[in-house]
Amino acid sequence: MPELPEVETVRRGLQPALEGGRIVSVETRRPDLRFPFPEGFAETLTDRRVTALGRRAKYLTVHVEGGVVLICHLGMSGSFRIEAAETSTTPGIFHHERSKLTAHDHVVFTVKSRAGEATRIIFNDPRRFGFMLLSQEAVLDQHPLLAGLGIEPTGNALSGELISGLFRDRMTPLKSALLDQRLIAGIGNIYACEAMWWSKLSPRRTAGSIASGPGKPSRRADRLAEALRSVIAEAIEAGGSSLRDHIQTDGSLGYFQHRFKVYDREGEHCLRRECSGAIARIVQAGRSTFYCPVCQR
DNA sequence: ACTACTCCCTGCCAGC
DNA sequence: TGCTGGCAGGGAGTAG
Repeated sequence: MPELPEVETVRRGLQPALEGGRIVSVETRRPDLRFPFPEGFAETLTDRRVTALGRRAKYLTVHVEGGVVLICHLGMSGSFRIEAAETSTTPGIFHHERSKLTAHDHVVFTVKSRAGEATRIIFNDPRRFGFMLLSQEAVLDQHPLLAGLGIEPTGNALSGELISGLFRDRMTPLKSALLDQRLIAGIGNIYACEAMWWSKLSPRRTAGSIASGPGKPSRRADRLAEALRSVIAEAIEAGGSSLRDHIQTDGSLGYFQHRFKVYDREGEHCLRRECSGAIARIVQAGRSTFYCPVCQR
């Protein structure tokens, strides 16, 4: 469940249990996810207070005492759930009572919250494309996985002019450029498709073709910037998108999937007023792209 | 510096 | 019923 809006939703969902709390124990139930857990992973985090929860693109950052930062990525199928650490003596406090761990529950954090409640925060990831690494606060931006990331699509800084500069002369398809985390960071397959629909741009045109010429602003880049910002903002507002089996996770209470204009709508009619098109599915860079060939040009 | 492609892993589902 | 191929919200690594 991992594009920017879903990760942001996870961050907000974890905040009450985690921020200001103390990590009492960390249990890794296998030696690796996508990458091996770093040396001393559990020891480094144990008995430290969590000072803040952050996010950069699709990365979640857990900042703890002593300048240590836990970098988490959910991959394709990663999720967190929050449970009571013990059978609750005051019923009704926790949404989830303590459950049996399953095969894909890979990491269990026990946290004593600021309010004194003990919770278990469990990371589950069937496909294990997710990972957890450690870094230091002072050099977080220089971490190899974060250093090359592009601009966040969440603020006014993402302008048409900026996109123009980023995309100029690129021969890769627009869709591929949107998925390139070094240019704009946090966009994934769903929101790339959705933003291109909103801005009426074909995923097949080259990225460079929406850039401005010398001295001229680009209407297309302006439209794309506006679409990206609004679709991301609205998805965050909606708590992200919940797909397939990711319903019961705390980060997937979202309902933005009901507002998809093109994603997973192959063969259905285009939802733009007065457009007679049907949504097509093509494969670009090994992933599905959904778009309307009639109104997206 | 770009661009394109393979691979990592498990689960689910449509189609035979 | 049971198998098979295709597909899934990502991105690191490699080779041109």
